[in-house]
Amino acid sequence: MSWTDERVETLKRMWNEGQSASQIAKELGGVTRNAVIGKVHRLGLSNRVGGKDEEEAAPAPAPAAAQAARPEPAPRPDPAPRTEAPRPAAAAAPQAAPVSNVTPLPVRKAIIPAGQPLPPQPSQNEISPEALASVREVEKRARKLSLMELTERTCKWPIGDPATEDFWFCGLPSLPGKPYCEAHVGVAFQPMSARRDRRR
DNA sequence: CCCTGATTCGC
DNA sequence: GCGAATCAGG
Repeated sequence: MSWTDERVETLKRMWNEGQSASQIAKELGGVTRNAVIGKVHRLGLSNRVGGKDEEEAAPAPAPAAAQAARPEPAPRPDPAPRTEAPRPAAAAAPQAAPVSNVTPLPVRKAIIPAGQPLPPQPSQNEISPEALASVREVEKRARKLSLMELTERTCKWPIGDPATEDFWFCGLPSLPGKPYCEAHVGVAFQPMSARRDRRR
């Protein structure tokens, strides 16, 4: 693969968006992150974009507005994480355990996640009680990663309400080849017959 | 261990 | 110019 104008453009765009070299490499394909980094340097956009003045000791008068280019980590948008997840499950509804964890949760926006109609809610059908308990336990220890902190080795199970600040991804080590950690794989991929009527 | 960018240097 | 190997860190 060579650095065609198009590929270079993608490289610049992603780099300026704050994407990591490895992510860019994956996106482009045919190159390693080293190649990306090398190219980045050759292009002279090593450091964050803007590249204008680089005051270190002098904060400078800073007209403020001038520093509009401060992308850093993208906020919350970006509903298209090509990470591809089978059934992200709207969210872990049955997680508001009144046990200890007494999170204030003042934000109870009635806003509906702009994502999707969210109808295919796997809901808490008859998931193995053990698995469910395990999930609750795991979610207490979730690493609470943001969308961009996810990698191919982190659990991408969403926790919380996407419409509020109380939203993050599990982030625990995912099973090899799976998008979720052991506990979440358990509730995400059900054999289809694993639910032997719990009778209730 | 996973990841990040930075640098070097043979090609 | 390119990028693997390596370095230096988190």
